Amino acid sequence: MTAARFRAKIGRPYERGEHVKPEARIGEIAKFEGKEVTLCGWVYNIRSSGKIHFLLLRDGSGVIQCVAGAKDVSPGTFEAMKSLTQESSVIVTGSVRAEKRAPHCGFELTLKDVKILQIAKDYPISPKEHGPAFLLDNRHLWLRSLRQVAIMKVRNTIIRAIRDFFDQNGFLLIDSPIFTPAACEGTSTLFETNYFETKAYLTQSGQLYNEATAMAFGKVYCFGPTFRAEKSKTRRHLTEFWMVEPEMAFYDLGDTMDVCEDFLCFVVSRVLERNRADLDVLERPAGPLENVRKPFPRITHAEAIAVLRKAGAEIADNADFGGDEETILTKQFDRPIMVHRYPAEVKAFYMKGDPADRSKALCVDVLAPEGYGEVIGGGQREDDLDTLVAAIKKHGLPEEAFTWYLDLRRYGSVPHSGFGLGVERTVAWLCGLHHVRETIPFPRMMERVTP
RNA sequence: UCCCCGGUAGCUCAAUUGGUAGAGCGGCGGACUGUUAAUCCGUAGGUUCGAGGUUCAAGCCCUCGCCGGGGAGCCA
Repeated sequence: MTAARFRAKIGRPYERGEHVKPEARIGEIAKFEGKEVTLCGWVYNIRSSGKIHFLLLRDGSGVIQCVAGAKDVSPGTFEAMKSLTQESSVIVTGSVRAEKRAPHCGFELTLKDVKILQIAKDYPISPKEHGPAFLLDNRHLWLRSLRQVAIMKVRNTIIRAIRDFFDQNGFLLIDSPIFTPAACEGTSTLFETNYFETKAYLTQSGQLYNEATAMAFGKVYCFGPTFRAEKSKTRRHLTEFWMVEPEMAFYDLGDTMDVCEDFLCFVVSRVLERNRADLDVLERPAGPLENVRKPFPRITHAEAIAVLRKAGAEIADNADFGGDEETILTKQFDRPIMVHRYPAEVKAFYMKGDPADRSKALCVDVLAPEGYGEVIGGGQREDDLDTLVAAIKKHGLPEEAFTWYLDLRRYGSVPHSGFGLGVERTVAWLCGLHHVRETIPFPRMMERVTP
């Protein structure tokens, strides 16, 4: 449309530089019942019966139906509204009233005026169905949809709850570096970067650094992005994801399991408290989340193997669990389960051996229910210098890269433990999502780094 | 890295055993005073992922490649 034609169609054109601050947000529209308000937002959908327009407006906090009869607004504005399209940006003024017939929020706005900021031409995401590839290509726009907004709100609550939990329990936030000189664990593949004349790698865990800061401050946690270059293509994997990792000096495995339990209960209850409406949008039943209460079942790896065999799975005594095994296992319980004391051979070099059985590691995985799998991995760290040196050699790792880490065992070594929680897997679980790619604003996967 | 599935209009998909490429939605034009993914009428829109091959004839069959999805391993 030409500018001249656009102006001709509009009753009251929006003048550049004319600033209108929103008086209200849709999410709190109930406070304005009976009053006239100005709302700023985007057209979610528009329907018309010729002499009456129904405009669904969204502003990120909610959606409200706005109604304009032919006599409610000026003839020019009424005519201009016919040009509105999905995602056009508008500033509307009208009076708020409760309306049972209105979808979404139970209130409706009788319009008095509409200012059009910009007409969106051919918005690619229609209200109909789309495939995942198309939606991911349009992630920058997909984020506007009600579902995606609801997920991001739950994510926000989870992140806030994580920080509040540790803050309220005497932990110090002390972040670990993103650039690291070498493998933390030696198992995962790392992203390599040019670091001036040498190489550096993107971190796959802040844990080793946490062990240093725990010796300085007692109880610490780091919270930031983590990178794994593994060529994983599953619903549980991203190459860039967020992880929170607490580390506690003088805590043993049992103490750490207590923290896991309290921590998860805190996060889940916070979401239930603040995001009921978002869970409804996502059609996520709250029932299974309300079951997330202490105590969580604690079973050893050996007991888990027995449970799996009883359920018909074929699995070796010293095997780690795959996705299928995790699903079988978690479906036996109505809340997260803590599986501890895995065979030492399948775990990282820094895991402390169980004094009662050296072939077992003092570690714990927390498996979310409903088949969501491992959301937490953690355990007690080896605190004896000689044992740790031997473990590094046994895993074929370069000892010289760990001199600083070994210093922690030379100068006042103490029992200590910690764990890591994957934010995206937690969001997927609490939101009841099929895939973690919807849980982060711009997902990074093996075959995708755009937008 | 391995296994499976797929790529047709802007999107979601259809197209009989190889025989004239279609629908819904979205777009555009029009009608309609309570719509609920509104409805109704009209209309435009295609290098069927790419290259090669078989055939009178290929969206369909064959080969190679590219891209995507799901899963395995590994992991949070």
